[in-house]
Parts: sequence; structure tokens; C-alpha cells
Amino acid sequence: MDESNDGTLYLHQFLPYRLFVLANRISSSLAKHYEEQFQISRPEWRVIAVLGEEPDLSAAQVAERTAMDKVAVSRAVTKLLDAELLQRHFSQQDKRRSVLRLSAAGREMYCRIVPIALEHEEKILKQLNQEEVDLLRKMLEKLDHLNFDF
Amino acid sequence: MDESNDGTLYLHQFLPYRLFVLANRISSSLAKHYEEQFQISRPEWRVIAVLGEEPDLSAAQVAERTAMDKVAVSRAVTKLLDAELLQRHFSQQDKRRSVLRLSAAGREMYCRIVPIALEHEEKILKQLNQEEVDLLRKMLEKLDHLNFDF
DNA sequence: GCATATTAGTTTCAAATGTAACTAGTTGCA
DNA sequence: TGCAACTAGTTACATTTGAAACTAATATGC
Repeated sequence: MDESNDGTLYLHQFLPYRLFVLANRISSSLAKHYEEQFQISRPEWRVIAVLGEEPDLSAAQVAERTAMDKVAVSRAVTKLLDAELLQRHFSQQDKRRSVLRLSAAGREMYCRIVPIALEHEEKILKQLNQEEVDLLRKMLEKLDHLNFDF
Repeated sequence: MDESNDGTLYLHQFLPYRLFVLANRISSSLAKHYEEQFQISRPEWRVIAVLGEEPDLSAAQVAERTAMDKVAVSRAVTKLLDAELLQRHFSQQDKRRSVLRLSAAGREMYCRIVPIALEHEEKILKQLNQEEVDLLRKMLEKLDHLNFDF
């Protein structure tokens, strides 16, 4: 049942693989909703999500907080500006640095997507009991600090 | 600390997001190894992994077991055939159905990558105690059966 | 103050991916 | 049989992604 150490790889028991498949299934099913209903892509939603929570970030800060790279952020920002979901100006102290925040329309979209996202999370969490949820969070905490370049 | 139900989204506490980021970090760091050392891509490795464990699958069966779509499998198989890591023939009963298995070279590569993969998994698992590992597996089991189209 | 290095963000080009249409083989049933 | 519906796998095309080169602004060190 458990392969951890007998030197054989059972793909359906292999943790990195299973986690990857599960996480992608979860993420895609959520993305499907806002892509269809709101015509925004996953990277765009991430930018909105982080700016909804914390306005006036620069593109680099958005990249940090969303684990996206700067090219992806740049592209998402461009599209969101076109769609007028975002406002951008540039810092007076440092004219390279952008200062991003949601427009009224952007904020409205944020407020409509958040409940969908939370409901989605809830659907997952309710499969688990309290002990499991706690442990899951603890686990994520531990693994987040791991750097995987070994 | 916990947002689950107050109607606010804290991205860094939002489970689908965190799981996605973590799983991708884990998967990418592993992929980096075999991409560099063995010049094969993630989809190619998946095909090898599943055929190493269970030979003589059809492309459709590979797709099922790896959670890839049939186009991705087709492309990976083409490359693996070119690299002579795979042998293919077609079923006599049903000439559409391919029968795939690793070549000697493919098997050798499989045998060299498996320990790397297991070591990688081990690196993650050893961050967790036994209780956590058990729980993680139980959790994956539960969530795998969930279908997320709600 | 001026050349050099760094940083923020964008653009470009190549590779990866997803969707839909396609080819060929098979099944079902009139 | 023979024709419509279906299945396995591939191809073509459009979109997304990632890496590297680029532009503009700022910081550093002499």
C-alpha cells in the first residue's frame, strides 16, 4: 500500500505526482468558473485577487505574492488595463515602479468572484474533518519553507 | 489566521491557491532534474513512469493513468519513439490500438530516474511526521474521489 | 558628475499546450 | 452486407507560456 522505501515507483501513490494532479484539478475547476462567467484568465484573476486584498502594489510585488513571474504579471496587467479593471500610475520617487489598484469595475468583479472562490474552498474543506484541515494547513506551512533545489 | 468563513479572501491562506503553488514547485523542481540530466520533458517522463510500472498499455490507457489528455500522450509517444526509448506495435485484434512498452534504453532510463524521484519524495516526506504523512494520503484519497464540477 | 551596474517592466521569439477537425479502424444493427 | 455511429490516435491551428533580449530609470563607485 505504501511504496515510500522499497525502491519501486507506484505512480498513483507517488506524492509529487498526486499532489500535482489534485491541485491542477482543483485550480482548473475554479478557473473554469471565472473564465466563463467573467472572461478573465487565471493569471488575471490572481492579479485581481492580490490587489483586492492589498492595493497599490507594484508589478514586482504582485509577482512575489502570486508566485507568478514578471512576464506573466506584465501580460495580465496589460489585459486588465485594456478591460479597465485596473488603474495604474507610476511612482513619483521611482518612475519605473508601477502602482496598481483595482478600478471600481475591478473591485466589483473582485467582490463577485470572492464568494465563488470561498465556496469552492469550502466544498473541499467540508470533505475533511477539523483535525485534517488543521494538519493540512500545518503541512502547507512546513512545506512552503522548503526549498526544493537539492 | 483562518479565513474560511468570514467572507474575505486571503490569498496566502486560500487553499486551492496554496496547494497549486506548492504542487507546482515540487513538480517543477523534480522535472528540472530529469529534463537537464536526461533531456526528457514532463509528459515524456510520465509516459515512461507509467509504462515502467505496467507495460503494454495503449495510448488511451496511458492517458487515463497519467491524467494527461490523448494529444499530450500522442506527442510524448512520438518523441519517445524517435528517441528509441519506446517500442510500439499495434494490436492484431484492433489495429487502431497501440501497444506500448519501454525499450531496453527506456527501461534503463526508467531505472535511473526512479531513485531520483523517490529521493525527491523522501525529501518532502521527511519534513512531516508519520501522523501527517498518513493524513496526507488519506486526504488525497478523499479528495481524489471528489468531482469538482459544481 | 559620469561611466557602470541594477532594477522595473515590456517585447520578442521559440516551445508547449489545448481545442477542434481529421483519418482510419471497429461496432452495431437494419 | 452496408451504412451510421463510435473509438484510437494524429494533425493543424490558435493560444499560452517561458527565456532572453531589450528600454528606461535609478543607484553605485570612482
